[in-house]
Amino acid sequence: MREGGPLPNPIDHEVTASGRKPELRLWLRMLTCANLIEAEIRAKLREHFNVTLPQFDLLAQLDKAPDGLSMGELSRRMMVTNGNVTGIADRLEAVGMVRRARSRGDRRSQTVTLTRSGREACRRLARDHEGWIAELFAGLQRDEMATLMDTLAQAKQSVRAAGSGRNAA
Amino acid sequence: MREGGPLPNPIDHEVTASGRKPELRLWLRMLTCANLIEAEIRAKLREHFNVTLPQFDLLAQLDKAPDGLSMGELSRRMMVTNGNVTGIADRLEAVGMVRRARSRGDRRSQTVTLTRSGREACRRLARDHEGWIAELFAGLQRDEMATLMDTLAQAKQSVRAAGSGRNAA
DNA sequence: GGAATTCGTTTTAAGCTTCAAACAATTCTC
DNA sequence: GAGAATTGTTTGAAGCTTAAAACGAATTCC
Repeated sequence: MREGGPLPNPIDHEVTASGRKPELRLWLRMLTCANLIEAEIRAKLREHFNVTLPQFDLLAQLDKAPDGLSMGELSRRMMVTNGNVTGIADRLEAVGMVRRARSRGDRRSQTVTLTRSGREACRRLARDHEGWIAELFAGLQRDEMATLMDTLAQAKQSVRAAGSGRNAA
Repeated sequence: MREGGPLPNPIDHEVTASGRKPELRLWLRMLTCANLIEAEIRAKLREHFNVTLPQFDLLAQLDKAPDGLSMGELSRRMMVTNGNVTGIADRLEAVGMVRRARSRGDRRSQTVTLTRSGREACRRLARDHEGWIAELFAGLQRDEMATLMDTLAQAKQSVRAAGSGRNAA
């Protein structure tokens, strides 16, 4: 499993972006911030559970759906392509965390469900994950978090309005 | 070139995250926002220039360094592993946008430089890229952008303080 | 000056990601 | 009800990403 892990001695993109449009600097700052968090979480997931972030995402989706989900539904909820889900599910099935079965009613469709061990792992995973995130944001004041929440919502709205409709949903 | 492109009919992670710690919801919102922008930019880069985001990143780094950069220096500036840069540079070299040459003074080191066509492409790329970002954030007020800039800085600082030192730089 | 170490880069194995093509089952149309 | 269109999933090709191992050149240490 080579995916996620320590990054080498980084230099912020954004420090090299002076004298540019403020929008660009904002984007680089947001990207750096998100990447920093993501790298941290990936590393911890790997270290503590030997699971990748996409795999965790799939497990978490299933944990919220007691009756399992079809491949297509997983793909939509995870916001990735069908083919992508096929691979992630393959690997989770190989280690016995999920099960695939032909759906009754529509024989094209596969229904994916958590195995017992998959569900247990997922619960521990989710608990620790939530804790890690809380630690990472521990330096933020309550009101700073609220402000960030609001402005990010504005930003998201702006992006969706300007975007190509790909993600207008 | 299969990398980046339209995502299928997404459902926000965060809408499914109610009743959770605010930190988690904040993280999911930031992630969704960043992914939305990234997908948009990737798609446009592919569509208009047939270039991937990592490739653009490498080109942009070189454009800021008139005398070229070593592979290791590129790796640090792009915040990715050495092996990763090898592959990206290979592909850019294959299409004639960059050149690699053994460094004088240290025969272990390769110095990567933009070709003329690479530099021209990069300039157009950077111009359009900046415009796309500006469009995506067009729905934000000036003060909202400033607020976001500040709170993201706080967040970044918090993450770095809490993080594993991997990215303490 | 030769051995050990460090440094810069590439290679390898495994995984993620996309798009497009292939396939199979279902639904629609006449 | 047979052919056409649609839908659910997998497969294939290309690219990105990491960690770890392999290499070769440079430096350090007797």
